[in-house]
Order: sequence, then C-alpha cells, then structure tokens
Amino acid sequence: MIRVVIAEDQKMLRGALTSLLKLEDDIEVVAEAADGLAAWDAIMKYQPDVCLLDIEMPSMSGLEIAEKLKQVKNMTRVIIVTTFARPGYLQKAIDAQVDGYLLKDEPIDFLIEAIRSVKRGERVLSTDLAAALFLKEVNPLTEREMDVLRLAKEGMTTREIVSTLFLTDGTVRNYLSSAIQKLEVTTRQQAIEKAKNNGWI
Amino acid sequence: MIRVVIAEDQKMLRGALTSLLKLEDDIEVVAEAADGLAAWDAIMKYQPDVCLLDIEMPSMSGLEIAEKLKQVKNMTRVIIVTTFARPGYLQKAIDAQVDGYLLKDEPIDFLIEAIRSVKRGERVLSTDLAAALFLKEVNPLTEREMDVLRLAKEGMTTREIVSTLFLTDGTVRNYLSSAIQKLEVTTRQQAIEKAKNNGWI
DNA sequence: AGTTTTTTATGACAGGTGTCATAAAAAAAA
DNA sequence: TTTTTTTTATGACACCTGTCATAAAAAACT
Repeated sequence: MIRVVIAEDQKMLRGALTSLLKLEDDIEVVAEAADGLAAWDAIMKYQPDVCLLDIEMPSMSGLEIAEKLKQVKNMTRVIIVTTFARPGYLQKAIDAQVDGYLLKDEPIDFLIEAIRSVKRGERVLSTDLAAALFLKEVNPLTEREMDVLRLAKEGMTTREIVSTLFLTDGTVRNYLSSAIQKLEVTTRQQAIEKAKNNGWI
Repeated sequence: MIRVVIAEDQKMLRGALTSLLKLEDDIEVVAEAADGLAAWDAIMKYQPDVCLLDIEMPSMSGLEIAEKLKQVKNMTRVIIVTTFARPGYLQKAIDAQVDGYLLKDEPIDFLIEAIRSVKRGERVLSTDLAAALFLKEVNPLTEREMDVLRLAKEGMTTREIVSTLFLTDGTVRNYLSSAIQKLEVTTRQQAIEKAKNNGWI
C-alpha cells in the first residue's frame, strides 16, 4: 500500500485527486492539506511514502517543503505538481532533489503511474520539461546587477535601493539598465520577471 | 439523465471532473473540450443540458461562450467554473445570464449539486461571491478617462494614445492622472489592473 | 611584469510619468 | 436666464527611468 499526502490549495482539484486515488487498490491517501504548513505537519505526522506538492500555496511553497524535507533527511518521496513550466521552478526542484515534477496538464493516469514509479525509486518528469532543461540559458547578470534586481523585485524604488546598497542614484539605474539589456527586455519590470522565471534572483 | 459538456484547459482537472461526474447515475459527460472553440463546437453538436465553462481558456473565454449562447438563444444551461472571484468577471457573467458561477475552491459535491440545480432551472452562486456583489463599487471614471485607460490597457504609450484620440500629450496624462487618483492607486498599471478587475474597461 | 578584459562607478542627457493650477465648454440646478 | 457643478483641455513643474560616454578598480591573461 502506497501511503500518500496531497497538498494542493484548490479544493476542487484536491478533492478530485483524492477521490480518484482512492479508487486505486494500491494507493491510500492518508492526509490532505490546503496550505504549506498543514502539508508539512501532515508529512511529519504520517510519514507517507509519497507526497504530492503544489508549488504556489499559502504559508509555504511546495518547493520550500521539498528543500526542508531534504535538510531533515526525511525519506518521503516528493512529487511537485504544478501549472508552471518555469525553468526557475524546475531548477529549484532539481536542487531540492525532488523525485517527480509534473504539470497539471498531464492526465490523471500519468500522475497515478508517477506515484508508483517514484515509490520504486524512479524519477519522473513531464515530457515537455525535459526539453526545457536543455533550453536553459546561462545567467548573464553580475552579482551587483542581481543585487539591484532583487531589491527592485521587492518593490523598492530606485531611491530606496540607493540607500540600501550605499550607491549613487545613477549607478543603480546603470545596473538596472545593463540588466535590462542583457535580458533583452525594455523595462525593469520585465527584467525582474525574466530573471525570476529563470531562477536567477 | 443530465447531459453535460466540460470545457477546461487544464487536463488534470478536466479529466478528474469527468471521471467523477461519470460516477453519478443521473449525469452523463457527452464531451470534453480543452479550449473555447472546441467547447463551442461541442455545445452546438451535442446540445447538452448543462455546460461547465472555465473562464480563462485559449481561443475563446468561457464568458464569451456564455454571451454567444445567449445571443443564439441556445437553451443549454451555463455554469462558469473559475479560480477568480473578480467582480468584473462576475458582472460579465451576470450580464450573460449564466445559471451558475462557482469557484474552483468549492468541493466537487457542490459542483455536482449545482449541475442538478441549474438543470431544474435554479441559479447557483459560490457563497463568497454573493457578498462580492454587494461590495461592488460604482465606476468613478468619466467616459474620456475610460477611453484613455482602455488604450493604455492595450499597451499603448502616451504618445500613441495622443494620436489615436487627437488630444495633446498633457491632456492624456491628465486623464490618466485623475483616473489614478479616483481609483486610489499610484501608477497607470495599477489603475488599468483595478479598472479591469471591476469590469469598468 | 605589463596588457587586455571585465566589473564597478559616476554624472549628463532625453524622454516618460504623475501632479498641479488654471480655464473654457457643457451640463445640471436654481 | 443665471448660477453652479462637472467635464474637458492645456501647459508648467518635479520626479522617475533608461541610455550613454567615460573612467577607475579588479580580474584574467601573456
């Protein structure tokens, strides 16, 4: 019997997955969680064989849970189930050594098969994503450019960045400008977006 | 037997819903669609009793389908199933006289019950949303302010808006400024966002 | 060691963005 | 009709944003 914990904030999908997994003879859903913290608690409490983690959840993301599980050397296998094919997410998932990364665009049967596969110790990846890994670009940004972009990401204005990093107004804008050009976009918002997508900041 | 068409672009959820609805004795899923056009074709072909429409789909949104169905006086009952509780979406759904508006945060059983209810001619609304309708603010924008915001929404720069509406540079920025203030935000992007959310542009 | 390349830093510049004071025109109220 | 209010319009102002030319400092290469 494969014991599974499901963490997914959208009730309809969570309920549907649970109902369908229960129909499988070899799978048992031991707990459901609607947010990251609840998911963590459930995994600690039930020590399931496999956990399905959505990435974008309240209080703790699925990726954070995966990292923490790795840190405490918990043996629960992790399958990330997400809408997003962002290279940044995928990279973080690989760094956290997750056992599977599936898109919600896959059919349920694929998920069920994936649960059995990871239980056997195999790794599972949505087909589209294998290509995404090869297409991954290298980070063209310097340390300083990333610093500035990171602060800009938090919604800081140029002036606030200036006083945080002890630079002049012009210098900060200069880093942003070169980041914008290197990322081949035209505004700082787009630069933040792209850098975030690729897991560079 | 209640004949149902399901339109939802996310395969995992679509498949899960179909599987679960098939378990109900009085419901039959006659077709699935992964995008708006396919959904429209399926509804035309099968003339189901009820159709479940996601809003954000490729090629045609669920709201557009609902409007078109109303225009051609098709008798299929419409249930919108969406992640978003935006007042603007809800308003458009009401204008299109849909029979139900459910959030994906509802449990499946609620959806199943909703299908039976609308088939009987009743209307169904997610509980949180009833309140949203009362909280709806009135549109504080003038005709001209909406014109400008609409063009800004399409990504036009101030200059492009100027030559489209035959105004001066200053005037356009003035409309944007007053719109920004009326909407109690600080940038044109936020103004566009809020006006869109409320269905004002 | 010296040379080249990359990174870090600065300020000047052009252009965009939002606010303001002001006023004519149109609509509503008296 | 006159007065008041609202809408539409303008240009001036301060500030923000992205680019550029330029240069010192650091790192990599010969």
